[in-house]
Amino acid sequence: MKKLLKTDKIESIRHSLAHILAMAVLKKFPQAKLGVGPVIENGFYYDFLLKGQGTSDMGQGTTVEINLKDIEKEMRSMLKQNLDFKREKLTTAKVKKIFKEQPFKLDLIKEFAKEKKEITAYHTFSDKGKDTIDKEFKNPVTCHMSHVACFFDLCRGGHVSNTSEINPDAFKLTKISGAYWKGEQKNPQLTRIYGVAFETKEELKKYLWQQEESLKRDHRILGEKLKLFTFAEKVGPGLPLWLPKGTIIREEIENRAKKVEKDWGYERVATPHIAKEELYKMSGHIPYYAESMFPPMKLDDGNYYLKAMNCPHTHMIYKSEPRSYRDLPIRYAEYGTVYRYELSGTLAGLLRTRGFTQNDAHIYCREDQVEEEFLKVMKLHEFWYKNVFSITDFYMRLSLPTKNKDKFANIPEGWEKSVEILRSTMKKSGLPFIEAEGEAAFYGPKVDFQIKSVIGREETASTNQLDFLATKRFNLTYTDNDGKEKPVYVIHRAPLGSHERFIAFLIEHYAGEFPFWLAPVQTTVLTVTDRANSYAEEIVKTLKNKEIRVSYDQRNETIGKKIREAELQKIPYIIIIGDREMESKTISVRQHKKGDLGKMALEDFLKLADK
RNA sequence: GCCGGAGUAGUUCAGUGGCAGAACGCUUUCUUGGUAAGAAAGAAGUCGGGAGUUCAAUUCUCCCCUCCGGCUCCA
Repeated sequence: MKKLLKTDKIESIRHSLAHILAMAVLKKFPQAKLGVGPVIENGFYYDFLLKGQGTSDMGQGTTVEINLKDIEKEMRSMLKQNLDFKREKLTTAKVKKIFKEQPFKLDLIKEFAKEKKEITAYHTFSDKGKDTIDKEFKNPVTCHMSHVACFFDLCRGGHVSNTSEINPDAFKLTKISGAYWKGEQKNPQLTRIYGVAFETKEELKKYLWQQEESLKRDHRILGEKLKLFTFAEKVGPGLPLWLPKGTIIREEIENRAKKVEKDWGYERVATPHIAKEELYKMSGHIPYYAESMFPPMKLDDGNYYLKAMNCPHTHMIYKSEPRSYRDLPIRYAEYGTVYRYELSGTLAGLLRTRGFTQNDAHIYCREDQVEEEFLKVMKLHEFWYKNVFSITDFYMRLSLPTKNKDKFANIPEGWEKSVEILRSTMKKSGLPFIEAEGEAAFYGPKVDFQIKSVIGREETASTNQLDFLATKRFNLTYTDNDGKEKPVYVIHRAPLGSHERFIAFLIEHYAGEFPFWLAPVQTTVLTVTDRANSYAEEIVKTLKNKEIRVSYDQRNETIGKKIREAELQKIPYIIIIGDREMESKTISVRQHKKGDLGKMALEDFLKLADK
């Protein structure tokens, strides 16, 4: 799906650079045997068997670094020669001759021949070399020795027509790693050289900055440093424990959500964490979803499951009384905790857990209300991301069921109708969207909201579905104005996804520097000497009365050390109290990362913090 | 779940077939200081868990658990 967002041009650039990389490596290591060189996310790689690289390169470090830079330099000089890329269809016999000294290429050729695939190759050459092509391609390795750039590679294609289309300052070789030929351990190990490439130098710079930043911002590391959450082996993998500071963030978000949902016409409900097997049989989760649920608890009156989703419970609330067309739409919101038995290897910090709390809601409406309701849901997402969290980079992904048909409930009419409604609503919303196949939930197509942080991490923040299956399975109906019972439409929505994933995203998005309203500790009062203690305590008390989350550091440490620690904790404002403040009845304020704001009256600080 | 890597003090990490190490943090004492680390002393470990080899295992072998990277999957 990510592919859909990329232009073909950048793919061509990356692919072409892989070839140029092979050329450069061949020039440095004429004996190198070539593997394959595909395009990957953000760049490309190429595999080589580099003979003559002695056994002494055990300590990679510097040698490798220098090599990459050298190869990069070589690549740049090749790019500047304005080399042409030309596609050629070749017979098996001919390619075999060209690649007679390239065992891996011969292996591929054999494979293609077996599959009766057409063999195409790309020829890279300079004007100067045009006349010598026939002579030179007898051995693509040696043609570099003649100072005429010329290179043949088996390739399906997708190349620039000339290297002048590639910005020589917009790519970088990033790392070297080992990789087995065709990914199989029994095969020889090759050296894989990775590179990243973009259309412009600015994009490359941004990417490199994001890489560097993402290491520093990893929510697992910041989560520990800022004491937000933890895991305990005895509790179990994928089951986060929220520490007091992390809990503040959870609750601030939840309180905000309660208010927003109230404003947008939702009512809140609450449901238990378990339910009988019958409920999940009714919903259809047992056949489709059982392997992702924790195994059942066997009790006297049957099996009980930990809930993996909130919908069936909420549907029971809808069914608790007969509904009239006048009641609709009904919007039930809930922060519901669910448990899913995810594969152990997929668990990752807070991004993927086995227990998480969703910002869930279900909207029950009439057919004539569906579009408007879904549109509102989309607008609600926009409001949260843009207005509340300053996440400006997001898009919707319409997930359709094509592959794996058996994974989806088989009601074709319902699917088609839902897809149509969703598609037209997405267009009306004016928000960016793409379509992806094979990602739908079993009970209907869904609209995922993909959000991107400032460091480029993309996550599915929210999944929204139009559910036509629940209506049938649970017999969710209302009495229309003609006195007849009609099916309702159910919309599932969760703009903030789960607390776990969303907060993981926010930690990285904000680099742990939360906006004032979310900061677990909003300000801290530091004393310079203990003569200031009683005045400092007064300040702390006042701040607490104003509902500001304040900590107080009166330890016997130097002011420099206290400031350092508060800065490392990324506390938005630091208040410093010493003799001078005591005399002038003021406070000294220091803003995180900005530094000293000077002395001010406490009231002025309150105004500042209120913004 | 699969493939690969790792697990030693609260944290980050050295290290060894023969008494377990550093830095930071923590505790105590001295120091009362002005915008990112004042000084000294002290406490702190089932060397992830279990089995095996050995006179002796944190170190070697096997099994399990957890974490990390990837596959896959998703909120």
